[in-house]
Amino acid sequence: MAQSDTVDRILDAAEELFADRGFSETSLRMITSKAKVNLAAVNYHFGSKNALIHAVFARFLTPFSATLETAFDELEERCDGQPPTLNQTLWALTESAVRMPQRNEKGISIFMRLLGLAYTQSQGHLRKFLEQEYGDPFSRFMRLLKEATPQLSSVDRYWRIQFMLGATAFTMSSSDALRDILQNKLGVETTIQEIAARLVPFLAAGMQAEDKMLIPVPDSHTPVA
Amino acid sequence: MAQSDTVDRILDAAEELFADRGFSETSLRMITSKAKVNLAAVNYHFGSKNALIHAVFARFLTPFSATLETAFDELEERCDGQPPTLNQTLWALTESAVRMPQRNEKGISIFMRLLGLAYTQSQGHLRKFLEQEYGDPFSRFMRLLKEATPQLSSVDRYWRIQFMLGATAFTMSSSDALRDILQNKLGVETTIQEIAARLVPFLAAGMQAEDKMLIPVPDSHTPVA
DNA sequence: CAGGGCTTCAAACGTATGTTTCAAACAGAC
DNA sequence: GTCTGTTTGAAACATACGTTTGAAGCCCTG
Repeated sequence: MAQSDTVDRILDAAEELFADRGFSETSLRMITSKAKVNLAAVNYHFGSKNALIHAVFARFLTPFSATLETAFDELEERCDGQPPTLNQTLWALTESAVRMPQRNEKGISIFMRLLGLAYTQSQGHLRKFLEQEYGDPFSRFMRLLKEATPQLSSVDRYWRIQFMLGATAFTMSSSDALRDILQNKLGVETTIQEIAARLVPFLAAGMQAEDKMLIPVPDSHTPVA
Repeated sequence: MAQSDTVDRILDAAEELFADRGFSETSLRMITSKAKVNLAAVNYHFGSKNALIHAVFARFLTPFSATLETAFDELEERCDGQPPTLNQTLWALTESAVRMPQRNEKGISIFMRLLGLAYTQSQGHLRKFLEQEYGDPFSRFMRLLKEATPQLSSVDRYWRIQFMLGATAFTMSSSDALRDILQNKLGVETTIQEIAARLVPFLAAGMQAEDKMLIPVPDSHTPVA
């Protein structure tokens, strides 16, 4: 069928261009010429450029949030009443992301960058769309974080969650540039899984840092109960 | 004198609008009307929109990098040959930022957001400008970080520095929205100093996390060895 | 007060954008 | 084959943008 072919080609091209250049910096003409479709096809199939942006996110986020919900379900069931630990919660999220079926070799990294852009490049319509459409799994993640860090005050936890989001979104949003630098300068291949494997311990350690630290921290915290 | 008045009003308006909306999303007409100057004034005084963006960064970054250099000088002198610790290095940076003379009540947070945008919103010209103009103090900071974390492999250190940059830039770049939420929901005033006081321990703990933290996630997928 | 270098101003220029139009091409049902 | 609804195509539309222009205004020196 011709339609879904055109629609998918537009989504593929848009996803990649948005990730590379941002939303405002990507024109419909770039998208349609990369997708080898007519300019009018975007407005015909999606209605507007903003609606196309939403569709790009929905194509990934809808199955992802379903995967995430079941991962949280399994986790809570496995914990049998007890709240999951911080590490378990973070890994549930990470694994859900990594296990998503990947459309191409660029895989999930493109989409991580898009999420980072969505948060940073605060396009009003996009944030509203994401909150409205995918607010529930996000709230659930927040609740799990809260239960996993009962020792933190609300204010401390609030800020540390922001720091975690920042490290994640920013790292992911720096596209493949970071990985390229690493490959060229140190000759190291780096997959998204390996980045995640480094990021999660960093986040967990920061999240559980001793408060009001003024002196170099001894390597004493062993968070996993 | 009229000139510096116009130039400063343009810089003030541009700084705030860029921070609020991003670079591409801010038009010269928005800037000039907010600054109450003629549209042509930007091209007259700065030459182009890109040059205006550079000027906005230079106005803050030039005195800041000078302050930072002396802070590092003092720190290294105080340590008398021994490499400064991670906490000392982070605090030297943080204090230099916080102590910068602030133009208005929004203070440094606007500029932090601009730095975050500069990194994320990959405007080629901007990154080139920043690297060329302010690469030296950045390299020095990186060198200090390396000496403060000799236990880390190059690859680990590389990624953890990215995580730190991310948490910092992202948090700062979330403008006053985060602080507003906090004030409304929890009724807490939060200054930039208090955020920094929470951020630095988080970063230091993450930076010094035990490597290859074991994961409580069951079956399959063990993180990199 | 006359001249000349800055600075401001209103207006216009050329270009790129998102969107719309409407005819042509196509698909499947009868 | 013919008809009907859907999809594509080339072209145009209106608008917003960064930039340029050239005249007017300003301020200081002589």
